[in-house]
Amino acid sequence: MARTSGSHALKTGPKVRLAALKLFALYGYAAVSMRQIAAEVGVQVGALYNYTPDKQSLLYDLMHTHLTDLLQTWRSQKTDTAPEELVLQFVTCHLNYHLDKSEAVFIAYMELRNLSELNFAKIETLRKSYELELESIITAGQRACIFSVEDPKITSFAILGMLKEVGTWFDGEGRLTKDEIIALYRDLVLRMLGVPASKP
Amino acid sequence: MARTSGSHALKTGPKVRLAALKLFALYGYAAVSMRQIAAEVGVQVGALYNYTPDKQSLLYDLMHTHLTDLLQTWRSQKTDTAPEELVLQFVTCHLNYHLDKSEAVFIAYMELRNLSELNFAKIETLRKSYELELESIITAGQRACIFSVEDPKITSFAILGMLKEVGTWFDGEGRLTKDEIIALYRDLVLRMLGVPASKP
DNA sequence: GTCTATACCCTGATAGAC
DNA sequence: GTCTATCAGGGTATAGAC
Repeated sequence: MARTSGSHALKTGPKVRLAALKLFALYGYAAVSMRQIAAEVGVQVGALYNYTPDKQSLLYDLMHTHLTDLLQTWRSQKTDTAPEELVLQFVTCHLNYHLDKSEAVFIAYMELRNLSELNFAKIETLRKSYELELESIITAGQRACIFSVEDPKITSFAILGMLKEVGTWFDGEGRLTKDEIIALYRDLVLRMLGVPASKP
Repeated sequence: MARTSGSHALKTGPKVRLAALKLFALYGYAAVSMRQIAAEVGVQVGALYNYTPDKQSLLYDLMHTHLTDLLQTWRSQKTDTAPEELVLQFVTCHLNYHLDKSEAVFIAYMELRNLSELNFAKIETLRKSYELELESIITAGQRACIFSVEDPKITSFAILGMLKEVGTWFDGEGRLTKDEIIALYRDLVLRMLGVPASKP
């Protein structure tokens, strides 16, 4: 009988990250102790320090992994197409990622102020380059007269803020499926960009 | 010489709340100690407990005060007018409040999970009645065929999420003034609601 | 109302046995 | 790699003097 089923197949290293991910998302970085993480993993406190030099690095690792994963996911999915289609690709990719990996996403939004100064700077760089992905689509569409927005930067912030909110209430058990929600938001984004509604 | 200038005129009670407001907003509830709050106020730790039974009540007081103040502000400002105008009143009132009282607003969004179960339930009730204010405007406008939205509830969440985001980057020193930002968001909200742009 | 002193528990992190 | 034991410090909250 192979012993590869469930989380028991995981070695301690990944289990530490998973436990921290779960607990930080639930209670917040500052409210979670290394002892709690150890208990969740099923080891004693001292053993954690074989896998992370300290608690701060654990937080940084989670946020860094999330952001590079998000960026890489988008950059590998986007195609060379017109801004109108590209922005819809972005919304779909962004929401799929956010709804599937809600814990990592939540931590990345909530725990920025608990990063050390140095770690914060690195994370901010990644975050801004993701923001820029959307903003440059909007600017390109604006130049091509496909979009009609008053302020591309504010519109980009507004769209990202709107999309971020979804993670705070979606739990997969509500009135709407993930795909229905994505369809609604795709429509809202086109409206914000001043794209006339297409009649079927 | 009257000794009523600056914050020195404040009695200790309000100073405790102000210190907690500032520190919770900066570092987060869980990361702030009662000793830090006492130092900010300029008293010793024990003195704080003349003004709050415990740290949890301090957090609850701040959030409760904020939400009742927000609700009361809106309900006293709104007029009996058409949905199209009413929703613009809501956006203006909401953004003015959020940009003026950014610390209390930030705490109310960030520290929900640090409330006790009982306190959380009370705060959630207040928060939902505020959300309902916007949702009912949208529903009314939809029935009157002034708005054209696919899903009033999602649209309401999307608008509140978009507006919430402003507080995370606005600091009064950027490229745009508060009134310019409000104007941009009023326009975005009308677009999301399917109101045709009015030509001047 | 504020102070000092203190009770009691938990914190992150380390050392050394196994 | 994990355990147990331990360190130094800080956490909330209280008691009693002034």
